[in-house]
Amino acid sequence: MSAQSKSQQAYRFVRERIDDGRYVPGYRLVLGQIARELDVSVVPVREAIRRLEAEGLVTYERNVGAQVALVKETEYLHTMQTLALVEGYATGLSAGSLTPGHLERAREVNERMRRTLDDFDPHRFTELNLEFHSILFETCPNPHVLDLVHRGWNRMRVLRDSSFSFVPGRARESVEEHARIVELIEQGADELEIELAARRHRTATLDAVLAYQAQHKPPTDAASASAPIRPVPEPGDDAAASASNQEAQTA
Amino acid sequence: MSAQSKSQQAYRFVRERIDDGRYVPGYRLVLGQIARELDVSVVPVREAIRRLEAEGLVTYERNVGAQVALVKETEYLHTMQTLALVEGYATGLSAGSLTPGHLERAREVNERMRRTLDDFDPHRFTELNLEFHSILFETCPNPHVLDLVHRGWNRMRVLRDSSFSFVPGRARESVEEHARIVELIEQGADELEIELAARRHRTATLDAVLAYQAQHKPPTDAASASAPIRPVPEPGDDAAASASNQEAQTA
DNA sequence: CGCGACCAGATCGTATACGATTTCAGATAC
DNA sequence: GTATCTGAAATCGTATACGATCTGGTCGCG
Repeated sequence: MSAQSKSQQAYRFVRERIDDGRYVPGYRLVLGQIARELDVSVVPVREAIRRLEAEGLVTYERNVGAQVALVKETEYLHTMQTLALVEGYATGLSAGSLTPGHLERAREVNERMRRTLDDFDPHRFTELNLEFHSILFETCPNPHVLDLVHRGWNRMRVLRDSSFSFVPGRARESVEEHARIVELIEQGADELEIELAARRHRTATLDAVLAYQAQHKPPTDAASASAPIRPVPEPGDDAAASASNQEAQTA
Repeated sequence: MSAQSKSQQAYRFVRERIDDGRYVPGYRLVLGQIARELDVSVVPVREAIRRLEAEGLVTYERNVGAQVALVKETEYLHTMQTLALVEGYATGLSAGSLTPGHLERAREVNERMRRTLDDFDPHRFTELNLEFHSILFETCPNPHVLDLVHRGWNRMRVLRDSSFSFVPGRARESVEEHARIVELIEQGADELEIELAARRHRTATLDAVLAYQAQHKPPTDAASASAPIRPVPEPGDDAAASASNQEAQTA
């Protein structure tokens, strides 16, 4: 019957809601409640939540429960920075194996992006942006790196529907930089050069966002945006995957 | 009573065994059996296994079970390459915030490594190597990147007790490169320069291993040498976390 | 002798049940 | 009015139970 297990069902169910924003950061995920909605027992739901935890989409506290991961202001920065790193590298690694056909498609997508500039739709633009970059990094031969890129994108999706909605001029610049990157690849530029170009492209978006934010809410003090819920940076002792790696690190 | 939950107990139990090699790649992980050994029920064990799966340490097949992840030859290459990327970056990011004290400690550890060269102990050397690099990247302000570095190291630990046991001359070179990196940092070199130096350092180890292997089993055929680097991007079908990200990628 | 049906044991997937822990409202003392 | 205590409700953690699925081997048939 069910081609997929109930834990997978639960995973998708929750994941979907996090992705499209129905479950906002901080939203409390109650096992029993989700289980009832799906008409399954709590056991598979637990498993799904744990998986989401390992992916960093939700945080978990023993005997307390799970909630959609909150993002501190710095979280956005760090995710974006990491994405710049891995996506840049993936693009560099892919460059060699891209066919003229790939580049053609990339150009075509970028053109579509350019055309949306006048009648700007942030969501649409972000979609095309992903499509563009996907063409350039999907042939990356290192599956680990590729996986990290995907995770980065997914994480970004949760953080902001679109960075571009926040920074007016950035979209146009972005399109120009895209063109430049495609050109570099076409010329058979050095892998490292391509990598760094792709990295800077993303870093530039990040900088633009930060600059824009700084400019548009400087009157309040620095602590302003910090308070959603959790003030104390609790030592992630036992819970998530991230912490688990520390353990073995004692030397 | 128990300061930690049983799933965590189970997680550590299995993790430990994978790390130290008692569970070799391919080893079959049977829920019931592990549960009996720990004197708990299967439920927490399941959770632990799923977590290990999300970390890529075990593979799982529905209705069949889990086994310690097998490593194809290319797996080593990809992991090492990824580690080179993130560790290099982390080192670059940390450089700015390292105190003279840090550098002093790094030098001291490197000296210890140098002294072990005569009476070479691969395991010990690898330990010191981790300690050395840890000093240089632990102050990395981006927790995501730092986490990736830790994961990379942990993964390496599973793949090879030590790369150095395979390549005679490499250890000595490694020590020299360490000295060079510390020097760069001390001189306040550019972040990017430091990053790339650290990256090359690791890439060099990788190359050395590959060259050594190629040289020591070349009689087979030409394919052996080229095999490591293969573009064929196998479609990561369904199983693990990696796949989970693809789904949302449709576009 | 080879091949496919069939059966039994092993193992997984999930439901249900219940004790343990946390949270929070309301009462009480100061 | 504020702080602290208390108990019930909510929720989590795990054990147990049982049906579903897979695996491996045996038997019968061609």
